[in-house]
Amino acid sequence: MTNPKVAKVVIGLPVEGPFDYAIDSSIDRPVKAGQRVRVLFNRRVCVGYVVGTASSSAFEKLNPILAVLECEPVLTENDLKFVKMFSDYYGCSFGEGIETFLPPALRRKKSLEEGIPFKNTVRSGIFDTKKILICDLTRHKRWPFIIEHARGVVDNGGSVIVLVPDLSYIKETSAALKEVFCESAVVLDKKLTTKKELSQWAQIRQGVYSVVVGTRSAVFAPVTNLGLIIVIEDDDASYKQEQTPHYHAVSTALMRAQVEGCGVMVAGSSPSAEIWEQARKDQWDKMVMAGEGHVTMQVVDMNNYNPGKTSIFSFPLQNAIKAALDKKENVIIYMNRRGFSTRTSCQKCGWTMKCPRCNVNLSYLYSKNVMVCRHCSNKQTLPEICPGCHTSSYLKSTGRGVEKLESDAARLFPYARIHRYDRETDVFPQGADIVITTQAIFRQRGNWTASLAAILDFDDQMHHIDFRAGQKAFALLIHLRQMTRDKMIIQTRMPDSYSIKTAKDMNYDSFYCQELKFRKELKLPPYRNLVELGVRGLNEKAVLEVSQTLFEVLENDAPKGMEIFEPHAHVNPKLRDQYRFTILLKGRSVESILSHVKPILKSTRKRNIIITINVDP
DNA sequence: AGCACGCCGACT
DNA sequence: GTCGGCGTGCTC
Repeated sequence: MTNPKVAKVVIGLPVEGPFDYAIDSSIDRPVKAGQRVRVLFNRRVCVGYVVGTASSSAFEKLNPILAVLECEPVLTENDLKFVKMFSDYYGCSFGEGIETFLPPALRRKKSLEEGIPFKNTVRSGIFDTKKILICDLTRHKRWPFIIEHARGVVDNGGSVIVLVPDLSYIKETSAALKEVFCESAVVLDKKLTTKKELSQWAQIRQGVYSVVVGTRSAVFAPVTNLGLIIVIEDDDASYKQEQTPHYHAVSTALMRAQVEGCGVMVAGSSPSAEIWEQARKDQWDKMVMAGEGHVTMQVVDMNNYNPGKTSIFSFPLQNAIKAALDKKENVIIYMNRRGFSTRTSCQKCGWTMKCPRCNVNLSYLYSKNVMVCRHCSNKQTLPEICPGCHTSSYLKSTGRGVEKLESDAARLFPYARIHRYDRETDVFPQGADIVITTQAIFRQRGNWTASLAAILDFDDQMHHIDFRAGQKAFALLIHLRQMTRDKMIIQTRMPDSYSIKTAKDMNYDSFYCQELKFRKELKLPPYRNLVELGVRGLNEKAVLEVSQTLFEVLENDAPKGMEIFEPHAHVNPKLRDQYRFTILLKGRSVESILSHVKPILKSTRKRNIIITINVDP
């Protein structure tokens, strides 16, 4: 076989390639797919990635490859196949996909001559491609099954990737795995120095570790002989990347498993409806382990309460708290709003304190005496005199956050030790009688539990304009239940919600049956696919105009069966000074939506306006 | 993305 | 006259 003369190269930019480059005789290393090369692209020197070779090119005047950055490819053939599939699905270029796969240090021009040996020890193992869904309320019963399967793969010479939602799961996960796999298990740490990160990456590539644990991006761990991917709590929102490419680590894991021909195990206490349906359709092995079930759930119908007149603590809740305190038991009060108030405005002219960059109401943090933006964390001091009318000095705070709740509770239960635990709190108040908390409580994933747990703002979870609201509410109840020993109280104006009823009976089948029925009726995922186009820029009018014309062009010859929704303000319409609009497309497959969208986007480019693709938002 | 080219209006 | 805004097209 003669050496190829032409290399097909892609670049980490939003341009499709590949581009042909000449392999001159000055290149002393063999050029192979998966290698990083230095090339001149559009008059600039940058890093390119070889995705193939050829003996000739249709282009006459080729630029030469300037250098080959390392002997052994940084991507294997399977990696390339997987990244190609990933890029096509998420609507980014092949090159951008490769840069998502590689650690940041390898995306830059750094030549690795000083030498990290990327020896690709290819031992092709044949692994079970079985897919398993474990639905485990307790989070403990799953571990013997996880260990058993991982053990089987490792004993067979394979390696395992374990995905966890965030740092709070790393401890229990790595503890359980290191006990069995000892030094051959490694935790990916994003806070490593560039050098350490690179050497860890190379070690994984060389097969030093057989079990790799990490968050979202660990789905790209360059392991050899991948035999199994384990996903913990697949419904957690942090599996979705909020920057482009907007990938979802669980869908990405399934693609990788398909390319590698390996198994997948999803273990969670509230699996996403999407995974539940996929497990049914593709006949995964399914294991449902509902909890021991000593926890009772009491629903308090708040339709009978006037929150203005009575306390936000309903009478049944007050009684339950009193009873718990009398028995020297502890209590969690959950409300997912930090700060003291959610709106501060002038009583005279109605002027309201808003974040100048994000245009949302600022929350007042009593503990720090500042106004804070919940999106960009921009802090401001509370003005002495209303900047609206320059006369009134009384800015009134309304809307209840956990800090306000803390003072309410102190009034009702003066003898209790009451502590607040939110994003600002460093140390968990282990010995408190009453812990008043936001979703920050879920960072506290130890064995700590409370006798009584109450949710005060359940309806706020349900009222989000989010088709996953029911799923999220169900998950919230399940997760809070895991921290409860005896009783839960849910204050709500929708006591008949199926999320509550099914969580109360611990009836997984019933929840997913109703959730999926709702999704099917409204033609929502997993029965349809969504793609969200984001249009953003500093000039609000220009952003709106581009959104409108883009919508019209998309609408113009939309394929049959595709729905396109009018541009609307993003959930967070102004972020970091940029105005944001979105256009939602619904279709029978992501591929069909993207093939309609991509050519149109190519021709609607506008200065100072950025259009992004978010598949499965 | 980033850059060159080319086309218009409004300044010395 | 020319400086500079911005739409258009291209990158092997």
